[in-house]
Amino acid sequence: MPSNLHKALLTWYQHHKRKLPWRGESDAYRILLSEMLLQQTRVEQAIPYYQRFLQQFPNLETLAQASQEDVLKAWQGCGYYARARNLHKLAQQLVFAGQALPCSSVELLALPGIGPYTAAAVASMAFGEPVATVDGNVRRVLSRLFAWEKPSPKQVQETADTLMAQLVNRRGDRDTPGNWNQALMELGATVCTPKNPSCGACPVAPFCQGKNHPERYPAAQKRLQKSLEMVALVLQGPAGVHLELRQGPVLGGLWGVPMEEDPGALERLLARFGLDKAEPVGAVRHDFTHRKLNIQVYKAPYEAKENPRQRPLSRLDRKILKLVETKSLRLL
DNA sequence: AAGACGGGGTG
DNA sequence: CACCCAGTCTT
Repeated sequence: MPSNLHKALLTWYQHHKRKLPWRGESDAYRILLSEMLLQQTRVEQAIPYYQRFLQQFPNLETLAQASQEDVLKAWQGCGYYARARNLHKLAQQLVFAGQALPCSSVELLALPGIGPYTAAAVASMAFGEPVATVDGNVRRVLSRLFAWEKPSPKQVQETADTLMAQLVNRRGDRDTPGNWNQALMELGATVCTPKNPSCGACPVAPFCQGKNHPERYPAAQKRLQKSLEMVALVLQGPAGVHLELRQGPVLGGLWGVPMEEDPGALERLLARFGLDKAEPVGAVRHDFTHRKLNIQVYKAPYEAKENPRQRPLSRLDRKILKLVETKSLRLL
């Protein structure tokens, strides 16, 4: 691979990079936060969370002092809540031990919620370590550059490592590991997109073996969605609604209305609260990546006192409460 | 190697 | 609707 690839991409990046809140940031905590937010999440979705989160938890210490519930409240609606739980846990681990964020990718990798991508991102952008970030963008850009239909993770990682190693031989101000990683990802996010890539505007098209059939590289992933029938029970009284803390991996740490999976869902819910009937309100559909939920919503009067605004809730639970709210208003 | 894990954008 | 997103952790 000619080293002009590096020059072409870095020059393009210098002139075309988007202005993002964490761009040019050198504080490792802020970079880590941005990278955690960006895991499987689009830039536009992450930005408001980044701003609000930093306002509330400006550094590792303030985050460590906070309750998990407050941290999840700041994360609510952003999805993949294990990210927030892990970030909080990581802050507590380090602060309790009197340590700052480690500066090597190997040490970062050992922390909860930090995998190969995030470790490389923080190490390269905050500390200048020459380690390659491999994310969905890099995988796609390299797949097209080398016309790989089914790239193996190993193949992608090794190639990204090689390109980073070649960068280290360059001497310009722009030729930093952080810039290189971000340039590759920025190209994937804005030019070498999954659908309708802008090959005509691509700075590395001269080096690209896949530009005539960009949509073939890499081949699309298959994923199946299971349909699930569920029942949710909204218990409400004058003082509020009944919410419970969700345990386990699904929406863990967030609060929500009682919900069960069919068959027998309604019966179990009624039994749990000693009720003999509830009023059907309507249905809510909600998709996860691997689930299609169809939720029948019921309501019943109950001595309940939670205020949903004061608890971290998922979009799913907000949707359910919203439905009950609008139906109730129509009765007035 | 496969699933699980949220929510939203795009074609 | 299908696929993807600056991934990570658990089977």
